[in-house]
Amino acid sequence: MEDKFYITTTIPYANAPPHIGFALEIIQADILARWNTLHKKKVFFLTGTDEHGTKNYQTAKKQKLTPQEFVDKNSELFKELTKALNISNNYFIRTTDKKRHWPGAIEMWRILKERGDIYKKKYSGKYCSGCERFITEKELEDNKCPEHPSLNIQQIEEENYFFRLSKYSDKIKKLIETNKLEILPEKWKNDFLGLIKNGLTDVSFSRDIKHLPWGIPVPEDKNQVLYVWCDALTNYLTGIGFPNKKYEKFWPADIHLVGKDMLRFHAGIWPGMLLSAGLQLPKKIIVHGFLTIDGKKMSKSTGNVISPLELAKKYSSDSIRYYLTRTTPFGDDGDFSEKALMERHNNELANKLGNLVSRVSTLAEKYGIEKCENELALKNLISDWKSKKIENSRLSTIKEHFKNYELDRALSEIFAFLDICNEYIQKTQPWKSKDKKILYELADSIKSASILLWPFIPETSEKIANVFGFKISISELNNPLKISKIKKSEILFNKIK
RNA sequence: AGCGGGGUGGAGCAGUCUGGAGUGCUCACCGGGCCCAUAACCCGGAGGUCGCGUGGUUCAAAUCCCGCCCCCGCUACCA
Repeated sequence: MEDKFYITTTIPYANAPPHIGFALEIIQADILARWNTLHKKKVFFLTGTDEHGTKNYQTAKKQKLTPQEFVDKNSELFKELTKALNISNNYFIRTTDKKRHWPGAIEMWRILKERGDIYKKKYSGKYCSGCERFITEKELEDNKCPEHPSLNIQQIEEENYFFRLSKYSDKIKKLIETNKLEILPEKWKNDFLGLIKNGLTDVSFSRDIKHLPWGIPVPEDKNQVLYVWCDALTNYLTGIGFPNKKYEKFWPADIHLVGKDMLRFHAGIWPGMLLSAGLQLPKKIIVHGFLTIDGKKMSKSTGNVISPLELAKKYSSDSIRYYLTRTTPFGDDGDFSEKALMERHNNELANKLGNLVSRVSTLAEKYGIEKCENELALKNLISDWKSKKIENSRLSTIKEHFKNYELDRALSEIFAFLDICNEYIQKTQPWKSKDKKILYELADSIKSASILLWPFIPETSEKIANVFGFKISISELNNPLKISKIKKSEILFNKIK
């Protein structure tokens, strides 16, 4: 039984403030991290920002800032987001951090060079003279740079270093096929295997300093800087201390959580680098989808980009966490709409959970609770009443969903139990009977639900734990709630609108 | 073009892999109950030929196979 759990998110490019898609990623990672914390594992959760590259350099120039000032400013916004969303990351890595990141990135280069996997070659790319930088296929619109549509894109060449990724093509393919490197959901594994069926090609690994003046210098070549792969991907190691030996405490990563567009780099280039360097591969790559906004693709040009920082001013972190998780099926795209967020906040968090806690805590304050066997939870959560088996229970289903990373399903299963609690209080009418045992069953059931909900909505769970007096840990599920003086809970979720 | 995803009561979604009465969720609508609670909660009801073929397999298809139509995404350098 492994007792450590290392999870990472991708590190977003610090060229712009965070958008809602990244919020989805850190929330999902946080839920998995907290689920493991709940199980008493030694968790390390890493996120951060990718801060080099021409785009940052150019944008800084436009804003009359030094590149460092510019990325400092944006990186701070990502840090703010982790706080606004109550993210439990253990460290926040920045690729411009010369103490924490640079030595490891340079060391990675050095090792790959030593293996003979880095060589010089002519690189040819699409270049916009307006931006003074290479631009990617993806950025092009009608074969023009969107920012300088009047200019023609040039094909220009420079000499730089390449990484011999092709050498590891077969090995990587085999590792993925045999699930030594697991890609989930499986459709993304198949997607990637289809993509590389003709093999992986070598990748450009550095840039001439003329075209990329903002980056980590290549060891022993002043005219070149590391290109994004060796720089950014290495964060997963430097974030836990590499090249200092202490990184071995958490490496290999248990999970790299990535957006679907990032899969190819994490399943191709990154494993190639690790194989070359003789380091262990991550165990799993979990792929999440994108968010559409009101059913439409999010893009700057249509102006429907949602800022999670703005959203967090209006809604609690738990509402946002709950909504995004509930609305996004594992590995698929989800849709964001503020109307739906508000509805779920009102109907599910306020009416179902909040109101239940409110009425039970009020009654418990008035009439008290008396310890008894909690048949409500026993029947509907802990074990399957009919077969008397734990395997068929709702709790085992929830655990199964977690194991499969189906967070949306785990969440709806927990809420199905809360529905049963609401039915129960309605049917037994403890406000009439003043039955302390019924109230105990309800309070103890709320305890169980709250513990299971902690990874999703930690702030609320902790509030509930205070009201009923229990500890948040998975082992507490089996311990009956201790009797304490219960006071009416504050309103957990105020209705919106 | 290729690859991938989708078309389920008025809206938005699960369910399809592992076939079994159209089951479920969040709303909208109609009727009732409750009065502890955040005008919350509970019960009941109306509403769908599960894109099309009136296709195939099967005792049985939303689910598997075939054909067709429509929507959307991706096609390698950063969610």
